[in-house]
Amino acid sequence: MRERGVGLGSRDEPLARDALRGGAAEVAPGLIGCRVVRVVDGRRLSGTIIETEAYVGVHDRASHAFGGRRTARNESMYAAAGAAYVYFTYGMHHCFNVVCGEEGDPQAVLVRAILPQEGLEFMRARRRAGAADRDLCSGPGKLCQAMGIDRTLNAVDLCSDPGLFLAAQPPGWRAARVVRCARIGLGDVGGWKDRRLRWLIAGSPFVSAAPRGGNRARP
DNA sequence: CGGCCGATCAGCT
DNA sequence: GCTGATCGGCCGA
Repeated sequence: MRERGVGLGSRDEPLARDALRGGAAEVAPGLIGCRVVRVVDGRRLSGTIIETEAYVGVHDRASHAFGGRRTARNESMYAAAGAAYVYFTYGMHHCFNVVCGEEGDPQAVLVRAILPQEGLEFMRARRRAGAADRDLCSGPGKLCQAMGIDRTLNAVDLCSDPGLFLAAQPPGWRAARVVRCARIGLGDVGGWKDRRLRWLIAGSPFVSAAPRGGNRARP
């Protein structure tokens, strides 16, 4: 895939809301190849989404909304498609999700890794000193740290917020091969751990972890 | 109110 | 591969 952007930022229309409707299992693979754009402190940070995970609703035992659980923390999961769900975990990390169900149906896509494209120097400053470029955004906590995403952005509308939004690729961008595999970091909860609800770009060294069985791009 | 634990990361063996 | 860091949210008493 192309790693040096050509004309990135020349046109920055946020993704249409319709692109984010339809449920997590449908939207998650579709988000691969889209860009995340963050504007903070007068700076632009952006990158292409290369790894996602779907949390598919109240029946998903691995979801924060399992069984219809609805609290102040996960309230934005119940918003209409296009909302951001940003939460804090492990006492130190944030995670960024794209809400993609109808209002009241808590489905969301966790953005697990992006290919950094704009604002690398500012990402390096936010991340641990000495981190390699491939480690700037290769995980849900890492990309939030690199892009300055925290709970103040919870529930913002990703189709209209000037500080955080999603955008399509410039014309001419070529899609890379996408592979589907099991989700990561979940407890052993009734088979949901092994459902193949994670998507990533094959062969990319910028993803958080290779799937079981390897991550080689095939022709 | 107390205790447990997490959609993680980094550093070490 | 294993483990400590670090703390808000959640649930049960």
